[in-house]
Amino acid sequence: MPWPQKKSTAGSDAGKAGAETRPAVAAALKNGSSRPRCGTCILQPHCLPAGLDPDALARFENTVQHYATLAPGEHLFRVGDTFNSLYAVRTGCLKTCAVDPNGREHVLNFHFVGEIIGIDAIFPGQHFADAIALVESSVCHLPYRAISQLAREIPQLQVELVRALSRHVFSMTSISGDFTAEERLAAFLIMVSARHRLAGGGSTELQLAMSRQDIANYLRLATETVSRILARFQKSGLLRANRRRITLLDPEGLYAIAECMNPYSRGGISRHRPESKATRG
Amino acid sequence: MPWPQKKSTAGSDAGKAGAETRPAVAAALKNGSSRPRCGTCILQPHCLPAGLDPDALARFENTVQHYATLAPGEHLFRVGDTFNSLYAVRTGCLKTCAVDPNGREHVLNFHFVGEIIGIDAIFPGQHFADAIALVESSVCHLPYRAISQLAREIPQLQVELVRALSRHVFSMTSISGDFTAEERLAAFLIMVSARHRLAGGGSTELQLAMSRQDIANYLRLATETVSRILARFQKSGLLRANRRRITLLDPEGLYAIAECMNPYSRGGISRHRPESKATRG
DNA sequence: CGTCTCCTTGACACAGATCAATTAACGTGG
DNA sequence: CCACGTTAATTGATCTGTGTCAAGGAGACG
Repeated sequence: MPWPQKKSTAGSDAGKAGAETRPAVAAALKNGSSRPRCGTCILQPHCLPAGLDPDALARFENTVQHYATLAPGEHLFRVGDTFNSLYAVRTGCLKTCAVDPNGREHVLNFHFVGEIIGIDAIFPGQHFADAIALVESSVCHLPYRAISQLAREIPQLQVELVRALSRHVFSMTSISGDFTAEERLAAFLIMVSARHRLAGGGSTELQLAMSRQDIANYLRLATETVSRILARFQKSGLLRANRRRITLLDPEGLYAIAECMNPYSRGGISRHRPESKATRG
Repeated sequence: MPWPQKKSTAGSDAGKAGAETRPAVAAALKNGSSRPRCGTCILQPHCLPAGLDPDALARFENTVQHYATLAPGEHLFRVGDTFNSLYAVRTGCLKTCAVDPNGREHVLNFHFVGEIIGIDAIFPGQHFADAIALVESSVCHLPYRAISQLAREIPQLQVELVRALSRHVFSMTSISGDFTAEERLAAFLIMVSARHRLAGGGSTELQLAMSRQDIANYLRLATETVSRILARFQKSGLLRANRRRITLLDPEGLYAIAECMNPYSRGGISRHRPESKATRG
């Protein structure tokens, strides 16, 4: 935690906004047509309850209280909201983003089907980002206290929770390096493709949920740069891009450009290796 | 996890290196003069066993098997090493870094006194970065299986483990945004200052453990840029820099420059707030 | 059929990278 | 203790990848 805590204005801000718009639990419950069934969910192997035995799964399902449906542009939570819940994306796609004091928006992450939202708010106990649906989306609601309590009783759930957190850290290290715009965009497309496949979709025909501006913001580029590089990729036969419909013509070519961002391919470089103090357990 | 897993060459590489250099547990044990006592460690409130009751603390201490001392430049672990342990920095400072296939080095993180190393390797079960001591350092060795098992029995430890992970995610979001070189460097100095204070040192007289090149690599800048911006800060009276000795003359001024990277200050901007589906409770 | 928003394309500017040279610390061995 | 070589840090000159500004174009939608 690099920053000394400071009373932020977000709380009062959120309160103000809440007065006009914040729906009660009952309202959100209305959105869920019925209690979600993790056991029948195709995402279960990729979600938090992955690997739970039937009994544990049943207890987990009872903890997942409901799910909410969000229209494009609708908020799931806001900066300043108290952290109470993790969310799992059932359908659609969301972004988390924050606006800095200079007014610049930073897209922190995109959350695709099967992914957990809110992990970064556990420690501060408060959300420091807005979560916004990019397209019509639905999310499962995982009350953190209950999940945390349940995890004490179900070791496997504990393992999955820690794994989810660690995976999050792991995936963030990929994007945070010093890479060119081409490398970043290629890696982004590969990532979207992989997540499409995971959610049961095709991996070459991509229907992006996010605008060029969101992509640019996420990759720390200008929207114009994203456009230009997509055009460049198209000219060199790597893909076909029409607005948000992207067809990957040469995934291998993109992969080659993005290779340097792949954590799994690192360390293949031979270099001086003096001595390591690590011990195997 | 944005990348499809691929058999990496790191494993065999590490094996090769291991043949010449990898020390056994016994060797590392020799380094620890005695079993560390968390109860008497000044870092305890900031470390993993924070908030444990005396009984739990005693059990935790028994799990911390030993600690190792590392000379400057020495590796704690390497890319390709199997993940077995978390490490807590007792003294000194380490960096984790990875070299991409193009040969560019990326410093992923600096690890100061009281911080946990290896969190990002839990999920993949393998290290995708090298951990290297920047100065003479010592680390406590926290075997993960044992810690994880213990956490099932001590709920508070579980909470601390998840908090440590979440905190890690949280701190990474700060650095990953789109900021100028001045903002990044100012934020970096503030961060180092805060960590110095936490470790019981002064917060304006900084003795950096890392080279300009490491800083530049971490902040995704060129070393020359780091030098130039330090010179600029010095000219405007913000600090005095002599090699690795930095004196902060106007911490508030630096803070103002870095403000935009402070997650706690985000969300103070008024903007259109349509509707939020989050529920409290 | 207009209006709006998103996307694309071009011209130019600038932050920061790169290349190059100098200076200052820090061993290390005589 | 001092010369020497080595590495780290600074400073200057120039280059370049992206950002910024500006102007169209193409769908989407009422």
